[in-house]
Formats: sequence, structure tokens, C-alpha cells
Amino acid sequence: MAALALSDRTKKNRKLNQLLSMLYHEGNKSIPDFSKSLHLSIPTVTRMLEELTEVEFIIQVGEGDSSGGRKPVIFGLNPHKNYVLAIDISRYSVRIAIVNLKNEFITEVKNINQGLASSADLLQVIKNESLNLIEKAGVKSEKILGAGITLPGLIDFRTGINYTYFSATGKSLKQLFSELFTFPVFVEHDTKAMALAESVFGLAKGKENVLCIVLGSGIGMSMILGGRPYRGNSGFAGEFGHISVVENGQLCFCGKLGCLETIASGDTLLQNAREGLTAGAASIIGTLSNNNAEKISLDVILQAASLGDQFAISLLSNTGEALGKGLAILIHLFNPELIIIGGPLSKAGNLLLDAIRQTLNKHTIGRILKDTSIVTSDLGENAMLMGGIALAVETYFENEQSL
Amino acid sequence: MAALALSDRTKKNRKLNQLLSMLYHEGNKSIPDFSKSLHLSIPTVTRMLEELTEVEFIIQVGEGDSSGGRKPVIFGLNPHKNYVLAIDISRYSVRIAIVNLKNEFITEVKNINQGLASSADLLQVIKNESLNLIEKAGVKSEKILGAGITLPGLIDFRTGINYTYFSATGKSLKQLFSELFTFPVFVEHDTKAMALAESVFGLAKGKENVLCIVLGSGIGMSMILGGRPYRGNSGFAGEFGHISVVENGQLCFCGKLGCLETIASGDTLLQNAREGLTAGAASIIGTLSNNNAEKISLDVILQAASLGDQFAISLLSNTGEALGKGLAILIHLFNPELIIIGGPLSKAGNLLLDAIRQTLNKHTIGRILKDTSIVTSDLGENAMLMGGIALAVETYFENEQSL
DNA sequence: GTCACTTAATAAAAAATATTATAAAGTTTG
DNA sequence: CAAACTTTATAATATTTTTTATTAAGTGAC
Repeated sequence: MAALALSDRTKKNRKLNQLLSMLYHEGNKSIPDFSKSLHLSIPTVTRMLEELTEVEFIIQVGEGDSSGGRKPVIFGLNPHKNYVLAIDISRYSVRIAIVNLKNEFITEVKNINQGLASSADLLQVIKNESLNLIEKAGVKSEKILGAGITLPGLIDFRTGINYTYFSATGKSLKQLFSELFTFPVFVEHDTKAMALAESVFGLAKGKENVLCIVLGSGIGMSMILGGRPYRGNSGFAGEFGHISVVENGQLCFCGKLGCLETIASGDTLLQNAREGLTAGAASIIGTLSNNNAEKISLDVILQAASLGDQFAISLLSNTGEALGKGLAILIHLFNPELIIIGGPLSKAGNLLLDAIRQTLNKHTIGRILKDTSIVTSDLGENAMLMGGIALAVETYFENEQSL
Repeated sequence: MAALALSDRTKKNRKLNQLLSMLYHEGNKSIPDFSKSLHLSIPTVTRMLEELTEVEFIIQVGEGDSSGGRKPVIFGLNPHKNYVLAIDISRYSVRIAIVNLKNEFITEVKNINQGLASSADLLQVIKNESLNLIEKAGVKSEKILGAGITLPGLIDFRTGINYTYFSATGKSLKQLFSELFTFPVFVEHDTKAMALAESVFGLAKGKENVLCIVLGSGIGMSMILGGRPYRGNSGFAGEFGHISVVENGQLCFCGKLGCLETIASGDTLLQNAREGLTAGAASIIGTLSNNNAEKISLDVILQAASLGDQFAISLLSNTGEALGKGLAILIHLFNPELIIIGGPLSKAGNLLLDAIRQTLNKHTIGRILKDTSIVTSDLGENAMLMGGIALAVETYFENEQSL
């Protein structure tokens, strides 16, 4: 097995990198497919594929269809050539998994009940649990091409410094996590990772201009513009939750008044639920939460709504309406082809979407709204992990830099 | 002079196109410069330059500096190889000019006092005046590589149909204008052309993420994101003037309530001026406009403000404050490195900028605001023409499609 | 089922490109 | 002010890539 130094940024390797990246993003392909996409002749592509087969990066996966002629051999990534460690860090938990190059989870997703807000020694915990998982999976550490790590915070992507977490260390996130493992690490903001996941695996696949909204306790946004993730100048783009929508509104934790988060986030919804129940609203939320205001969660409210609870439904539709006002702004500015609503609240589905659409009809210029679809994400709770995986593979194949 | 079919989209020509485009955007270069940028060897670049010199596309313009070694020969575009006809169409006027490939105007800018709103036969007028200008300039029609045409309206860039003007013809803008001339036409929305002009010639040169605001009777916006003009899905992106900022605000001509245009546009400023004067505000605006409310224009108010008129200054600062609220939203969403304020009102300079900056300090998360500069454009009244020129040259050199 | 047509893959020849060596033209330093 | 070093440009050689021709493998119509 000859050594193929894919990390050299020579002209030849750039093409090899491009080829691998295409295979990862667009799936299996034939020689003529590559020839057209890469603007290379068929003999050249043949030689490249031979080289990559030699080092076991790719394998023949069968033959394709033909509309009248010899059937082409189809090539695909060798799923067992490498593995990716995916780590999604959040405030109260960490999720870890290992996948092969077909994005198949080769372990269960390990859930740790410690997070950024609850553990002093989180990095060490992450290291140990990761190494355990790697051992349990029976994967050699050398076969792991890298770790895709996602976490929240205000991250300056030029310096890699997270101003919300770990900033006291003075180290960049890449430094911090690199010290844990022998393989490379690729770090990304969790919300931005979700956009990447949608773009590579989800509903944004093949689309050029997509906005991804993450509805959880707060409101996050990430964007695919011109087919590429958009970060802005320093990585702070997408602070959708903190645009002003209410003149002299409620105080937001960011210090400003009337941010969208103060009227349309999960936290606000919960607060409204508690206040409504205290004021005597008729609802099964009380029973579902054992009449303990502390136990009222988004899941409880979603459950109540799905059971037809009018109060819960109106809470969701109020949130949808408030969010719709914000989305109207986004649509005027970005003219996106698609808006994907993700995060815990997105499970509300049409209870949320209907209210959003109604508000948009009122607040958006019709000609522009016409070209925008609004859907809820179908990636589920592994969205961030998937984003981390895509980041790791893509950065590795394309030989670029991540955070 | 051998024929060099630059329009063939072969691999070789793609490189030639890239080279010409680089020369246009980045200025004159040496053989080693090209070699590095184009990832081609020096002999190959030498051959390409010989070919392009042969057909008079480029010329040697002198020699460059060296930090210790032989001085390189510097190559540049031949400014007289081709010319561009630039046409900027607006509601009440049309401006026409001819430039060479150094972007030097080889004629005066011809100003026609007919426009989209005032002429039934505008296309014919434009054709005649253009041909006159070409003849007067003594330029052979074959030497004109194309016309760069800019105009306002809601333009679907996929179909090239302008829903505001000429939509009754059922023809795309390209068809419509192509019928006027023997050379190719390249059409662009006027506001988006301004962003292109800023990106190629103006303050946005070399910058990745820039927002361009056009402050005139209304409020327009165009964007450079990831170094490229951003249009959105159908070309409607940037409707900054029609985002909602006032709950149950004034009725906007777009049919919605409380659009930014209803509080921060030139028209609103004029209306406020008239109302203020009627209510008895102390100001020299009255004298400057001969006490004729009809004659109060943005220019009059700017003149009054520059003379120190307190009422005029407060009008501008009110507009700045209102605009600032909108800009705060943009900064949170786009995290741009630069916001350029253009259009007639931008002449107010610091009278506007100071109020904007003050408002931003109040309404924007500090960490994000820190990385954004806000300036007024320095392209002047030819900004749109320049954008049309850049569009024509760039599209021609890069062999791509425009509207 | 054969014949005409289509698509894929390989082989050989031709063209283009890169690499290496060398020369030309400057700059800097002792 | 020469010697040593740098950078640019050209020439010769080696490599890579494309083009063209050929073969392989399949489809569909009569």
C-alpha cells in the first residue's frame, strides 16, 4: 500500500481531494461522471481512481444504469477506510458517537449527563468517554481521521476563541481539544454545524440559499448562502434571536430590550405557560407535570398539544406568530429558497408552522414569499453530531482548516 | 491577428478568461504573479500571455520592483482593445457613457431627462442617444464588447423579467435591450450594480462581507457575501426598506405597515421637513426653497444642514437614528466587515453617520458591532454606471451569463 | 436474433504542462 | 566594486494530460 500524501497541496492532490469530496457529498459515481464534473479526461480519471483504490480510499460498488450502452462501473468511498469521532457538547450534556465513512453509526450514541454548565472537568470527561467508546467499538485510533466537535457560544472563527466557554484558558478551541487526542480535531459552533448537516444530509441538500433556525431555549440561526456556510466577518453572523422586534420590549439576557428571543423562544414559551397556569388557564399541562411548575418542560407542552390541549396549542401558535414576524424580516433580506426550523420546539410541526405561515402572509411582500418554503427539520436529535461528522470529513478531504 | 475564440468554454480558455478577469480586478501583474495565482507554471503563463498579446488583449506596461533580483515585466489590459457602453436608467432620467478597459470615460456622461416614469418610448430614445454617443466618440461599433445596463425594479434574475417595468412586453430584459444593439447587453438591477461597483472599484474592494445601503427616495440594499454578489433565490434579496420596524406603523406603498422606509427614507425625510415647516419650525429651508413646499428637495435640506441649520440637521439625525435601528438588525444577522451608505442622502456624511453609530451602540451586541465599520460611499453619482461597466467586462471576460 | 446504435473503457499517439537547468538582470554586503 | 545572493526569463527535458482510435458491453427495433 503505497503512501499517498493527500495532505500535500499540490495540483494533483487538489484534484484527488476534490474527487473524494464529491464522492462524500454527492454519492457514488462513474468514471464519465467524474470526467465531466472535474473537467478531466477519462484516462486521467481512471488513473486517479486506480491510485485511490490502491490506498483503499475507494472501492468499486457495482455497476450503474445505461440508457443504451455499456454499463459503467460505479465507485464509492470505502466506508471502513476511516472513522470519525463525533462529539456534541451542550450546556447540560455531551453526546459522543463513532461513524464510518458511510455515516453509519458503528456505536450507540453515548450520552453523558454533564455539560458546559455542570462540569468543572468536562474536557477530561470527554477524553475518557471518547477513548472508552473507541475501545469498545474495536477501532484502531490510527483509523480515526479526526474528531468533529460542536458546541455553543460566541466563537470568533478567525482566532478560534469561544468568548462564552473556555475563554479563561486563553487557548483556541482547536488547541484545547487537540490536546485530548492523537488525531486531528475539527471544531464548529453547534448551530452552524446544524446548517452543515442540513446541507450535506438534510433538506438543504443541493440547495443554494437556506436558513436554518434552531428553536430551543433560545433562538439560533445558521445559513447556507450561495451553497456555502455563511459565517460573516468574525463568525458571529446569524444572531437572529437578538434582533429587535418589540419597541421598548422585555429585557433580554443580552442586555438589550425587545429581542426576538424575548417573545419567540422556548424559554419565553415556558414562562408564558407557567404564568398562564398560575392565572388559572384550563389545561392538562398541570396534570402532566404533576402540578409542579418546575417540571413544566417543552416536552410536556408538546405532549399536551398533541393531545389536543387548547392552552398548549395556543402557546405554540403564539410562539409561531412571534417567530413569523422575525422570519418576515429574514425573507425580505435573504430571499431564501428554504427555511428549516430545527431544535426541540420544531417537533411541534404544523402547530408551529401554520401560525408562522399565517403571520408571513400578513407581513411579507407576496412576490418574495412565493419563492420560499418553510419546513421543519427531519434530522432529529443527532443533527449536531451529523454536522460535526460532515465538518470533519469535508475538512479532511478538502485539506482545509477548521476552527 | 489570429482569431482567439475566447467564447469557447474549453479548459484552456477558462484559464485565459481567468487571467483577463484577474487583470481587470486586481490590476497589472507579472508572469510569476500569474503563475502563483493561476497555479500554472511560468512557461505556460508565458505562452498564454504571448497569445493574448498577439490578439492585442494585453500589452506590456513596464517593469515591476524586485527585492533583489531581475525586475519582472508587468502586463496589463490594452485599454483600447475594447470599449463598454454604460447605461443607467432611473425613473426620471437616463445616463449614458462610454469607457475604455481602464475604466476611463472617453466621452462626457450624457444625461437624458426622460426616464422609466416619464417616457413612453424610452427604449428608442436610449438606442438613438447611445448610437449618437458612439458615433461622437469615434468608436467602431465592433470594438464595443457590450453594454452594461442598470435599472430599478423587482427583477427575477432567473427569468430576467422585471415585474415593475417592461413586464407588459412579456420579454426578458436581456431580450428587450438586445434588440437595440448589435453588441451583447448585460443587465443588472441598479442597486445590485452599486454593490458590484463598490466591490470592484470602491470601498468594498478586497472585502468579503459587505452591505451596501442606497439611501434615496426609498431604501435599497445589495450585498457582497463571501466575496460574491448575493441575490437570493430569485434575485429579490435585499429588500431592507420593507422590513417591519414599527408595530402598527405607517402604511407603506408596498401595502404593509411600519416598513423601515416609512421612517428612514428620503421621502419620509422630505415629508417630515414639510410638516415641520408648516408647523412653524425655524429654518433656512424655507428661504432656500423660495418658500415653495414643492421645491424642498433632499439637496436643499443637505445644503441647509451644511450651513448649520438646526432643523435640517435634526431631520438628518432623526433619519440616521431610524436607519440605525434597521442596521442593528443587519449587523446581528450578517456580521459584515463593512457597511457602505450610498445614494443621494449619503452626502450628509457624518450628520447621518454619527446618529447611526449612536443608535447602533444602543441596539447592537458590542462584540459584534466592534468588527463592523460604517462609511459613506465615495463613488458619487456614477456608482451605477460603474457597476454596469464592471458587470459587462466581468461577464464578458468570464464568459458567463448575466440577466 | 441480428443489426444499428449507444455508452463505457482501454490503447496509442499527440499535445500541453511542469520540472530542471541555465542564463539574464538586479540587489546587497563585506 | 566584486562576490554572493535573488528574482525573472528562457531552453531543454521529462511528465502528464488530452485526443483519437479501437475495443467492449449493452440496448432496442425490426
